[in-house]
Amino acid sequence: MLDLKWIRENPDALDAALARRKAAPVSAAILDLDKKNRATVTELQSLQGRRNEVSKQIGGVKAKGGDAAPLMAEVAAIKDKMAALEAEGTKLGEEVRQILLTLPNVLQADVPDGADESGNVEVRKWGTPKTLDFAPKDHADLGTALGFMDFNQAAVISGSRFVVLKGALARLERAIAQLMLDTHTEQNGYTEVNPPLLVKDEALLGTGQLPKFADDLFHTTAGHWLIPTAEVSLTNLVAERIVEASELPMRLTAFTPCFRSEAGAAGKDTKGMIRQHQFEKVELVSIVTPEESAAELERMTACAAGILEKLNLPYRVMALCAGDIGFGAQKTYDIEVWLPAQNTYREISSCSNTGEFQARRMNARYRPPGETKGTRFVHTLNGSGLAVGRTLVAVLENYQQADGSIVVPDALRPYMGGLTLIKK
RNA sequence: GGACAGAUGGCCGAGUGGCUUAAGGCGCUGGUUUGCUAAACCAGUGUAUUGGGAAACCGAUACCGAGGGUUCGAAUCCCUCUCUGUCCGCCA
Repeated sequence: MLDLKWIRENPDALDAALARRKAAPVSAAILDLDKKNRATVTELQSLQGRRNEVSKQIGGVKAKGGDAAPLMAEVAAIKDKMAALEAEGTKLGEEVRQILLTLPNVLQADVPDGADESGNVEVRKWGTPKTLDFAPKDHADLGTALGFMDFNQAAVISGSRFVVLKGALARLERAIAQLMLDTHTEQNGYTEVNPPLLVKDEALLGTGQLPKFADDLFHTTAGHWLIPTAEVSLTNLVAERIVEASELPMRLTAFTPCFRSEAGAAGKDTKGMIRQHQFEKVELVSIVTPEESAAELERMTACAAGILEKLNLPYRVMALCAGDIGFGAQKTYDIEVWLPAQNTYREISSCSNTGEFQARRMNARYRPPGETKGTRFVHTLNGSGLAVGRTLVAVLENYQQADGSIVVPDALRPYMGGLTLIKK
């Protein structure tokens, strides 16, 4: 959520920021509502002041046994006016809030311009794709042929965009998650968390999925939402809290299933495990001071990329352009891993700095040391470290042999009971 | 799911209709004293909105879990809800 005061002082900057995301200007509409709201509030407050004053006088008059009727008549008249103003003020304030909740974050100045994915800029590249002396198969064909990946029976059980992993591939997925968690907790300073997967409206409002993106989420009959990413649960760990400066930076990681309706993705990535309703992900979340957030984004991206380096999987880091960047982010790096069967790089992680955007929505603050009064909003960052399902895809495709067997990457062997080759 | 008890500032905690401008304590900040530290003492210290001011600042309003209601006036009385604790039931 953006700061209303900032909008008041910088309406043109808001509209310019929206234009970068190809969104229509709204500052005039907000400022108009805000102006009416403030006039209403001012009038209401002066009436409340008068009411309080007269009520006190009534107390005094009655205590002395005098006649308070004229004073009481005045208060009655004030109350009539107040009711109308209060309703008006509530309505206007809510209208302003609803608009604010739907405004995307303001992009950082160094975010490249661009309308869509094609405008993203490569920041760096690591590793060299192996040249295979045979035609690479995609992960779905490999896994199915091995007998450890079953899309057909998954469809019987759950419909499209689900998969059943069995045997060595089920274990491989677990091994990948283990490697990620161990690396982030033992080497990168993150604290492992096992958070709720079902959350309330407020949690999703806080991270920004609601109110705009309800269609992308699953909702239960009891009123809960299934998390589309552990970012929701982890970031809300500081919701409605004032954290001590000594607790920052707070680095959290979680291995969880994620649930997405993929409502707008009909026809996209229909084959294989790339886009599923349910997938596993190791998430990274950092809660930091405003001064630290820019450097933390670089650090987090490096932590995520480090997993691919351990697995010796070629990747590139892309700075997302204005048209491709998510709703709540100020700046985002995507990490894309090399997939031989698609002969291209595909997203496997997305690391974003949201600045105070989420913190403002969830009222997450900290007390800066040395300042006796006042609190400041924390900055929040999130990133995949990494998408486990897609990492499995990358391992299968990059480590495949001509006979369809899969060499287990060195880094995963300790987690696979020493297994070195996955074959039928 | 049932019964009972709770929810007050950063934290603890008092407060049963107007002397509340939310007592007191802890913490924090500044000061005094002082070889240093500590202690003691003094002072200050919530959030949001809004008005005035160039600013330091000054004023107003709201906020005692949330939302309604009663009343001239509500932290305090009433209703609904949420959450927490204890016990019971059910349960992986």
